[in-house]
Amino acid sequence: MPASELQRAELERLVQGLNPAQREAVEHLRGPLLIFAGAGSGKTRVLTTRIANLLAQGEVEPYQLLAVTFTNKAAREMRERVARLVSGVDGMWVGTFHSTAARMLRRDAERIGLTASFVIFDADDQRAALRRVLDDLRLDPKRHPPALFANLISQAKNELLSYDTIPLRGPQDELLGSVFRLYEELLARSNALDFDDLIVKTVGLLRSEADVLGAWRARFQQVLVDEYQDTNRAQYMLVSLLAAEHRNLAVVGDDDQAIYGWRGADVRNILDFKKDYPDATVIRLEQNYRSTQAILDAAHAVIRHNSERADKRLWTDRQGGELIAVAQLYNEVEEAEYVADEIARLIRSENRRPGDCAVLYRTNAQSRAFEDVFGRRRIPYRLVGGVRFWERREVKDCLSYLRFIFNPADAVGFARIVNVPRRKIGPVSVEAVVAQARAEGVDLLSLLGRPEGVPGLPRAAQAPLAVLGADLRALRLEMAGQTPARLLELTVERIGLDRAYEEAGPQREARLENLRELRGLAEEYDEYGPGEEALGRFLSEVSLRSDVDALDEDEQGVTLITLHMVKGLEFPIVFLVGVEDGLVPHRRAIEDPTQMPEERRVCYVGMTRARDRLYLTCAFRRHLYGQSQAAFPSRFLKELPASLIAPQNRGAAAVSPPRASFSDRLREQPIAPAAPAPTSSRYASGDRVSHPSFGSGTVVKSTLTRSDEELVVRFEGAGVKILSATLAPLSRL
DNA sequence: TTTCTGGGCCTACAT
DNA sequence: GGCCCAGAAA
Repeated sequence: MPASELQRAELERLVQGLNPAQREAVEHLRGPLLIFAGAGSGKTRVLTTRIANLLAQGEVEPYQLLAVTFTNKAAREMRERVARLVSGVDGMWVGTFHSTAARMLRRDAERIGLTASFVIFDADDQRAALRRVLDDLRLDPKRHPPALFANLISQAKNELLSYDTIPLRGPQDELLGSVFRLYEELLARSNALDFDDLIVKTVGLLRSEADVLGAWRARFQQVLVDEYQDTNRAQYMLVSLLAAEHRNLAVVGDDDQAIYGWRGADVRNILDFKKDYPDATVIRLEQNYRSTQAILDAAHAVIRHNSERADKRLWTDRQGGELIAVAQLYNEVEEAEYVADEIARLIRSENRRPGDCAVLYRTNAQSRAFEDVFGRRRIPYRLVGGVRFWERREVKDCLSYLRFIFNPADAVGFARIVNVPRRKIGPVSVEAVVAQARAEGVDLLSLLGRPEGVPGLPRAAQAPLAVLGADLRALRLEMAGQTPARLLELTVERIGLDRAYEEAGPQREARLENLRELRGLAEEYDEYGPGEEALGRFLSEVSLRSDVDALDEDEQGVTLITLHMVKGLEFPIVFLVGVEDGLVPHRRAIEDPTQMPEERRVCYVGMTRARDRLYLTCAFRRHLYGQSQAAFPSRFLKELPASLIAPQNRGAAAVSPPRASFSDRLREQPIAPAAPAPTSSRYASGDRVSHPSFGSGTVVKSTLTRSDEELVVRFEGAGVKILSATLAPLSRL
């Protein structure tokens, strides 16, 4: 049987195995389609089978198909799974919103006043650019933090607003307007775009150039958008523009998993789809193939309190299974110890592997305790996010050099590389060079060839600048004839980046290792051959790569990941940690209750990642911002029916003597700490104390903090503990 | 003018 | 616990 026959049979088999709702989605060929796909409802299977079916039916050619996702990982997976079912899918466009837009933009950059060699500014570059702007405006960065403007500008762009179209409601907005305008001018001079621009400029391109829009519309006969609930206004517009004519638009999403409101995503895009396309077919996938009924019931108990949601409820035929384990531990270290104990136990007695387990937390900072404890206990783990590979200094330095070689107009990039390694060139020199380049209207590279012609440039900076200029020009000449990997190598050698890290002490090895890894990644672009195009591709894909993209399924180890990045993944065993008021829900949502529904969804997303077992943990004290504070179980925990919670409350005994049932005790805990700030110490070192769980001990140290008195106590039986004098059940001996 | 160092300050989630 | 900035030293 030829390969295509085999594939056809496989496709047929897949379609047969679908439930009725799934099959209806797969067999829908034309016209608008909205699929509400609940967590674990087989969404990816439906999407890939549907694409394969469209191709197999001869409905479209692969190149006429556009599928948009939010992560490269999802895109890669979709492409691979379709390729297994039909052959010749190379021309199909499957990518993230940002990479798809970047691809369209590079093709017609000059139509909207850009060149194809534009660079993409990441969050760091963006902040650096804003700092420059604020400096030019003589604004105090203390009173006007760059991050705030970055946020406001990003929000405006997400809604397709520009500095001249943002609504003015007060003097604050006028200030924003000027910062915004100068920021845009700086980016334009630098031939750079920020993340949001990729979408905004593409929308602008399609709106202003009718022939470009017409060509894309004619090409993409079928458009498919995943995670539609996470689209913002600009992304919505991009999709609408492309699909308006043929209306073969299929969107998939779940309003209960909308957790990106803070970056401009608007759930209404999915909730109002039927208004945009009244003839749309709406399909709900409510059968869950992932979790046990107990897990689904628990997740539903949390999400059901949201009022504005499309009514639906997941069900499964997986009855039985474990109840939800809820545990309150003393602090974040013991929380990690508890998780480690449980993982060790599951490996020992249930034949689980570390790779079956995941620890989900709200903030990256929470990973630390787990890294420490797992490291000590030799439990293998893989950390997703945190100090990201792409944000490591050596990686950024190296890429910044390549970016500047690629685009010598980039003043922000120039400022970044000019003194790495140390060249005794400071901000004053940089300012002089950038100002002169702007005045003469030449790029920075040509100016470096004649530093004596730059007014105001300190004498000491002239020679090193000339050397740097010669190196960069030499490297730029190599650009046409070398692959990205080779150019990277030449750059590291010529600039001496590896030598710069030689004295870097204990981090040296890690840094050099990261450089080697970066080189390995660059090698993936060897297939495009030498030249500018391959380099451009490497640089833009590298800046659009996300942390989950690097997540290797085969790699073994407990996954440590934030609740946001875990969306779309699943694990047999899930530990959702730090389920406390202040983390889940986050402090900001407690201050601003309009954000509460999204917090519920964050929690819901976390819970529904679990296949077989779900643990929810919280701590009694938590170390945050360098100081230890009282913590309180999340209000969401109190919404779980007691019948779903396992009667086990290990670890909780360390906090207070067991009474009644665990959920009863949760209900008794106050929501907010109300302890008055102590003015004088109640204990001194040497005091003898007794604790119901730890026994008797001696106070080693007493420290007054802002809201509490923190005690270090050495217990004879339980070792050294840090306790709160106002909260711990201590008595003097 | 640049580099170094100590102290104040904040600190989600991320393409 | 890390980042940014002010002030001192080179």
